[in-house]
Amino acid sequence: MGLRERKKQRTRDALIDAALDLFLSRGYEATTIDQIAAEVEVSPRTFFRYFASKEDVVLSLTAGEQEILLAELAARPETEPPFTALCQAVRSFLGILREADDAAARRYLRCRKVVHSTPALLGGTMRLVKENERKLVAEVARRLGADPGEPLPRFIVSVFLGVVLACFGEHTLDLAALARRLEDLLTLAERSLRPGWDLPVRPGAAQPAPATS
Amino acid sequence: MGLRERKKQRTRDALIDAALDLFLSRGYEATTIDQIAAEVEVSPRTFFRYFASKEDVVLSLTAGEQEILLAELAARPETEPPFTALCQAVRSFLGILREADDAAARRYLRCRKVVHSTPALLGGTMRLVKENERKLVAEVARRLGADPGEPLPRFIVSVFLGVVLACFGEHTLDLAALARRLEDLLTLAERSLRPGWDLPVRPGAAQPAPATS
DNA sequence: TGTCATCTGTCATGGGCTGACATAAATTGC
DNA sequence: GCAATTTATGTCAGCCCATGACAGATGACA
Repeated sequence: MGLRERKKQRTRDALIDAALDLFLSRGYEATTIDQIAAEVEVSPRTFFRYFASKEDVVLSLTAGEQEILLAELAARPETEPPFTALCQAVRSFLGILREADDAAARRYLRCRKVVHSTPALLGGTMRLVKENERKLVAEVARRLGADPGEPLPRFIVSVFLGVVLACFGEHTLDLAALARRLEDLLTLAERSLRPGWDLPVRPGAAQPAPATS
Repeated sequence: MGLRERKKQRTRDALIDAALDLFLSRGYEATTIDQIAAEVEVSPRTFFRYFASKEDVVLSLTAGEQEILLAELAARPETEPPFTALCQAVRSFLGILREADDAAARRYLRCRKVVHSTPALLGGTMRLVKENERKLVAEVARRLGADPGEPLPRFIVSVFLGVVLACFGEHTLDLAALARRLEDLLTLAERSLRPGWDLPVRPGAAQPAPATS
């Protein structure tokens, strides 16, 4: 990797860290782009060459998170029931976070703290989640051999996201507490739902033919 | 009601209708406050005396919607299981919409169309829903005689909101199609969940003592 | 080293949003 | 009715976010 690439990455990380610092100390709205740029000693214009908007500094992390979840779901075996696969995918995500670089994990938690304490950012996060939801529904539908417009795939993803957001929407200080709360709610979900609820009603269609597209 | 009040209400409605017109024809981002204000023949400054922000024109309707849902839930009998009460509350909401003034119903549907086609507004809407979610959880917890922090009330509301958003997040042209889709998903939910899943695990605590506070 | 691509800073602009102040209108009390 | 008070509106000025255009600086590569 060339010098240019490394410099860019350093500037980007510096902007994120400076922004998170300011957001946490003065608040999101009270922080201006000029202040963030001054902290990193770049021009305000440069800020917008790294991030599309002020909220994008924080949301870019969430977007990456959503991509990982989708990738982990795609990596689950085809034979796994959809809801189980979703649960395993989010567990994998937490595992990745646990094994990640300390600075990255710290950034993630601080980012979540800012999001949680700023209504505007919460809205932006939900927008990203909603966009990813469509992809999750599509993947679940594919696994079920169903159409993405049908109620079942949508319902499965709804229940899953409901549980996940119920955890991630909390003030969470550390990953361990987050994981514990997640397991609590997933256990509750499994206790509450009938066995086989996330499989097609017809047992004959339980072996979905992989789409050739 | 005095003349002043009536004039205010007329200006407010005119601003909403003009904004929706422009948002639907030119798009949300492409529409400026100046254009909306010019359409109603008021100064741009006056716009902000009626609405806190550009998105607030649309979101104020959603906020009212959330309040109605909460009120309808509070009006359900205490003996009803929580999830049933939530389902009945959203059915009541649709009923209110059906019986409402034509202009109001038209505004609601056009508003939803704009929200659905504008990511930024979708985020704002989700923010409002999230804020209302806390109140719903609190009410469900009260009915269960549980603490709002416990997993069960949260899970119940999650499943409910998941279903509702799965419906309201669709392109819906008319109220009938919306109601049909809602019933589809609620039926699916009831088929998927174990009987009594939304009641406390201890049968002895099934008769929650109404909080005296 | 010299050329090229890319990054960065400066400047200018538009649009969202807010505060301050003056004007016009409606409401209230006489 | 008429004055006094309250409230809505318009005008002006300004901050901040965001974007386009252009020029200068810096790393990449032959």
